[in-house]
Amino acid sequence: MGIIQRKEREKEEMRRLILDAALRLFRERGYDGVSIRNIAEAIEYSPGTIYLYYKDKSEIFFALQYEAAAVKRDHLLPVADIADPWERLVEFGRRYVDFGMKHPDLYDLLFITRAPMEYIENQECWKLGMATHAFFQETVQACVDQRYFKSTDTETIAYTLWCHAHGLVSLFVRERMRMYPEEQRQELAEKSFAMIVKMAESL
Amino acid sequence: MGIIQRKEREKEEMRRLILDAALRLFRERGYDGVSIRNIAEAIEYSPGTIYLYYKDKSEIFFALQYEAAAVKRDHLLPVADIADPWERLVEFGRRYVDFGMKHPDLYDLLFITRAPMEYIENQECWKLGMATHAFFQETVQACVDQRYFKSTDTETIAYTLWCHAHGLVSLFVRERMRMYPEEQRQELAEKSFAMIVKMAESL
DNA sequence: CTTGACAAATGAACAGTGTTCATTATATTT
DNA sequence: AAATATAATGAACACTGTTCATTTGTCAAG
Repeated sequence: MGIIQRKEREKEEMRRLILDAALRLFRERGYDGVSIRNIAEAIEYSPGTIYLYYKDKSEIFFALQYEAAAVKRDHLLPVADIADPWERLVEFGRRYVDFGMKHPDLYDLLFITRAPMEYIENQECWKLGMATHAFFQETVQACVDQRYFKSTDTETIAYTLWCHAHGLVSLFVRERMRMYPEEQRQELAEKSFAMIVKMAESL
Repeated sequence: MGIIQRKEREKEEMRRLILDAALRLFRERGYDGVSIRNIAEAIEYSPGTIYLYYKDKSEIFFALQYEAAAVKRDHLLPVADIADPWERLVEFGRRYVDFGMKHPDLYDLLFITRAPMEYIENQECWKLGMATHAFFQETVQACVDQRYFKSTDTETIAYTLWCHAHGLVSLFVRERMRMYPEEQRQELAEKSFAMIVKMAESL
């Protein structure tokens, strides 16, 4: 009785089709710039069909946000193998920024977009993000434990470093760096990352 | 011939009426959550009337963004009187963050919202923002000149500090601090500001 | 094979959106 | 008071997210 399995597979393929089209369109025109009809047209189905696979537009958003969180986790994963906590922390930061620069649309989805946040705590995506954040805090804690910093306020250190990284990426993603010539932006971001690392060394 | 003056005044009053209503509604429900019909209803006029005073919805947005930039400038203005560049810089940062915390909706308008950015360079608001940014960079330059930092890379220093401040405020404004208990967020932000100041001292 | 049952896809319909414009109402000038 | 100029209207257009009765397609049983 492989029929229900095939049906399940087809259902999954359809969801994939919708998500791929939605992500591509969201990338190009933003969440509000894309209509269900646009997505339907892109996959050559009628608008009503979308609603057989996702209960509304925000659920498509949440599905994409979850995938973004997974991409981010995979991007950060190799860091876990680094034994030295300070090196691990620096590499975590580098990869965090790198993820944001390489996938501005996904970063936006995760950390900037105002989409229905009300019940985000209940989403799978939130748990994934919390796990990553916990890993980050543990790394900072390990640095504190091994006296890499003068300060012992793990939470504030972690938060301060996050603020810088998020500020760096989000100014870039939301195009608030227009006062700097375009070819200079990437370099400035790298210099700033190096600087915050230096600053953290004497923390 | 006071009639045309009165007409001009009435026109100005009408624009004020629209902006006040729009800001209140944007605050409550965000740019996309508010329709022209909502604004019209709020001021008890028909939708078409709005278009006699603003050519489209984005122009209302730009007008509000300009006002936000003016509020921000006024909030930062007292800083200019501080003679010592380091003290001036710290106070600038404190007030920048304070502005963001006190006026999250205006901060959002200025530094986060994705509204039609295409021609923002031509807007009055942009010039205002550029002037403030220039003042900030000059203050950092003054610190560099007086050997407050070991580093002499003014641009990177200014940008790094801005990244932290923007990250701090925007994580707050876009509700990405839910992993911290609400009553702790304000305190954490203050601690982080103090920490970046300490870090900057040994820059 | 045909029939009946179930699932999938449709597209018209509803209430909303930004925006335009011919029409109506008001105010000013002659 | 009549003519003119300005201001406000609200219906109309093409769009939006979403629902649902209807049609189409698939598959097992007779």
